[in-house]
Amino acid sequence: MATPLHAALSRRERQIMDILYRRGRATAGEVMEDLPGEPSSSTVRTQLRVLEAKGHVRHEEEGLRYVYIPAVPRHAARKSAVRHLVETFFDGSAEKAVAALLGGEAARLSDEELDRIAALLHRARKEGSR
Amino acid sequence: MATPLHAALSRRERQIMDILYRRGRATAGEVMEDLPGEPSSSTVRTQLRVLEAKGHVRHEEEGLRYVYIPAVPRHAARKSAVRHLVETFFDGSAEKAVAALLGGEAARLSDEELDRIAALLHRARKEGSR
DNA sequence: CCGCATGTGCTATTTCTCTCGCAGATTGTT
DNA sequence: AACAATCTGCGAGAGAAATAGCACATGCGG
Repeated sequence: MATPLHAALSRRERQIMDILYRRGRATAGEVMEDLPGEPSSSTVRTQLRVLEAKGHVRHEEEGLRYVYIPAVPRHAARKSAVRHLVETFFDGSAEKAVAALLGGEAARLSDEELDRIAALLHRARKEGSR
Repeated sequence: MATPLHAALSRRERQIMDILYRRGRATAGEVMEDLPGEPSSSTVRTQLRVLEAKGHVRHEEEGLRYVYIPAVPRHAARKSAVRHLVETFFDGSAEKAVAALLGGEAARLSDEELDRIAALLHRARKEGSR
């Protein structure tokens, strides 16, 4: 079974992974900035090391500091997250999820965006009926 | 700030909340069935009680047993979850999220579904340009 | 060359999660 | 009425997570 990648993570670990996926890559200091509750620098660095030990992130040395990067590439984690969301809140229906997005559940879509979606839709329909 | 509702939950608690949102409502036994790792009945009931103490679920007595229900209604939790997903993995762009769904990131969409989406899109465009 | 700012690694402690066993309540059955 | 089955509530112990303090390395300006 494709267990969601999030499933094994603790509360704080998930927050950190989300930050890394949002930023793509981040130093300990940047992660610290984004974390709620003013954790100390030590705390954040320790958690990053734990996450690395568990294989969820890796780091690159950049000058003096470490830059942390998710071990699972963004697009893969995203796919897993999307599937989980659709499962949990949309009864497994991608259509319902799209409807929610078009209905402004996340943010209002501009006319230009709607146009581009229409184009995508057109293409998806052609591909589907091949 | 609108902190995601998930943020405060521990690993197991999140799993349970997901089950409740998937099923809408569930008894301790049903939650137990869906949880990985064969937890004992006691364990699950204790966690449900903790979740209730924290205000995340409530219960209704139904005959002898309790039926647990998320305190935050599904549509509200969903909205929060969608926003968080779009933030984290789609750079805040609902358009990108729709594109991923159309591209089959969750499940392949049928022609009928695509048709209905096209209709929704049409309507969204009219509404937007008023 | 020396102190200062900025980083990391390690370790300890507290707090919270996770787990289950046992006791008591309710319902249905013989 | 006594029994079995099924549920809840409570308390407690092992384990993991979260946090922070201290020591050491590195680069930089006087």
